[in-house]
Parts: sequence; C-alpha cells; structure tokens
Amino acid sequence: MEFEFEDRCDVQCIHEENVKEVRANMINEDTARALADIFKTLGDTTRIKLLFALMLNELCVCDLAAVSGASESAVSHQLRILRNQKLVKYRRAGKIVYYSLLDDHVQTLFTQGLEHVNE
Amino acid sequence: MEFEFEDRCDVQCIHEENVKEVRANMINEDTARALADIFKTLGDTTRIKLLFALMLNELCVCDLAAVSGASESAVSHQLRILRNQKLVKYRRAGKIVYYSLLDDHVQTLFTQGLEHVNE
DNA sequence: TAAATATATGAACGTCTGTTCATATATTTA
DNA sequence: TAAATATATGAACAGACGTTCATATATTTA
Repeated sequence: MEFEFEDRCDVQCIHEENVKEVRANMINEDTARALADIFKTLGDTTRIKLLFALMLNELCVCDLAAVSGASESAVSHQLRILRNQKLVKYRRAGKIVYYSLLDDHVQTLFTQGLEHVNE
Repeated sequence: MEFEFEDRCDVQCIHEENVKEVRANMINEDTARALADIFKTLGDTTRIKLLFALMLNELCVCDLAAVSGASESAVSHQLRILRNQKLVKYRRAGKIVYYSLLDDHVQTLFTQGLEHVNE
C-alpha cells in the first residue's frame, strides 16, 4: 500500500511522447559504460601524450617517460590502462619493451577531438 | 654545483634519435589538456546517456532525468559541464529549459568510439 | 651465479569527481 | 502578490584516480 502509486511519476513537466520515443531508442547500460570507459581512458593528459607519441613512433617505456615528462613508474601504470583498453600493443626485445598503437582508432578519435577543440 | 649534470639523463635505455624526433613533433601541453578535457567530459555514463538522448531529440531537464535515470539535480549539474564544454545548447520556454546538441561533433565521436568498442 | 638494467606492480596518499540534500532563482498561475 | 513549478547551484560526502615510493620480476651481462 505504501507504494501504491510508485509507478507514477510525481513530476509534471515530462513530455511523454518524446520520452517514450527516446526510451525506445536509448543506448543500453553496457554500451554506455563501454563508451564512457574508452573516453575516460582518453581523458588524461599523460595518456594523451603517450598515445600521441606512439602515433609518431614505436617507443620503449624509457622513451615514453622522456617524451611525456612522466616518471617511468607512472608511464608503466598508464600503459597498463591503455593495454587493458586495447589501445596499445607491445613487443619485448630483451630487457626492453616496445609499445605501439594497436590500431588507428586513436588517430581518428584524436582528429575528431581536435576538430571540436579548434572552434 | 649540486646540479652540475642535471641536464644529463641517468637512464641508459633511451633511443635518442626516436625521442628527438618525437619531441620535435610532440603535442603541446595546452592542446593535450584541451583534448583530455573533452574526452574526460565524455567519460561518464550519465553524460553519455544525456548526449545520446539529445542525439535523438531536444529534451527538457525533466525528460532527461526520466530517460537517463538520474535525479534532476544530478542532470542539472551534468548539463552545466556539457554546457561549459560547448557540447550542448539550450533555450528557455517559460519555466522549462530545452537542451539540444550544439553541433554534430558528439555524434562523430560516439560513432568512432563505438567502432572501437565493437571489436 | 651475481650484479645490473628495464619494466611492472602494490600500497599509500592527496586530489578530483559525481551524487545527494538543502536551498536559491526564475517563471507561471491562482 | 503568494503559491506552485522547473531548473540551478553550493556544500558535503563517498568513491575513483594518478602519482610516488618501495619492491618484485624478467632479461642480460660480467
């Protein structure tokens, strides 16, 4: 009884038609989260620099630290995040690990992002 | 004296040629930050849902709360962030404020992002 | 096999972020 | 003008995040 009308919205201003239609075509929870996760990964200055550097060349962790200005430990931590998001791949050559972009999605996203910035 | 050799890197593994070339073409600090800021803005599930809903229709705050599942207050806070990043615009009609996408950059970025997700 | 080197990782710490709750503002309606 | 409605905003709080420092792992070299 307490929640007899729980399915009725107490807000008056809703445009039912619009809401109904949007709801029917709405992005689902998982997709929204996956999308947010990629953008979240791209939403950090250090990672932006790492990815931008890798757009120019395959580089080892030391090199990445040098060009990004972050410590090697910080870079290593961030590279793990980029690996988990399947944004970079790596190959080991002795003691050294070389990182590179996994595909060209990053390039495309950067270009689109910069287009938004430059306006 | 203390920092007599401060410009010499104590790391041995650096590939000088690569680093030099990458440094010369590196993204600058401000651009990296601006880029990170957009992606950071897109890196939240609630904001993803709001933007996705607005891709489908112009909507008021109440409607956005209804379709996103967030409270009206939370939506209002997030809309401010989207406004600041110039991702959405709004028009007032009496008591009601209608929001819509400012341009189609969001659409493009979403599409690219989803392409990365679906692989 | 021991030392050196390159990278990775866990814990700790301060900062940032998103939500909630209370309240303020703006507009309409009675 | 007072009450109601739609939205906005500030403070507070919990949780997430990025860095640092110490340490572990992997590989090479002596």
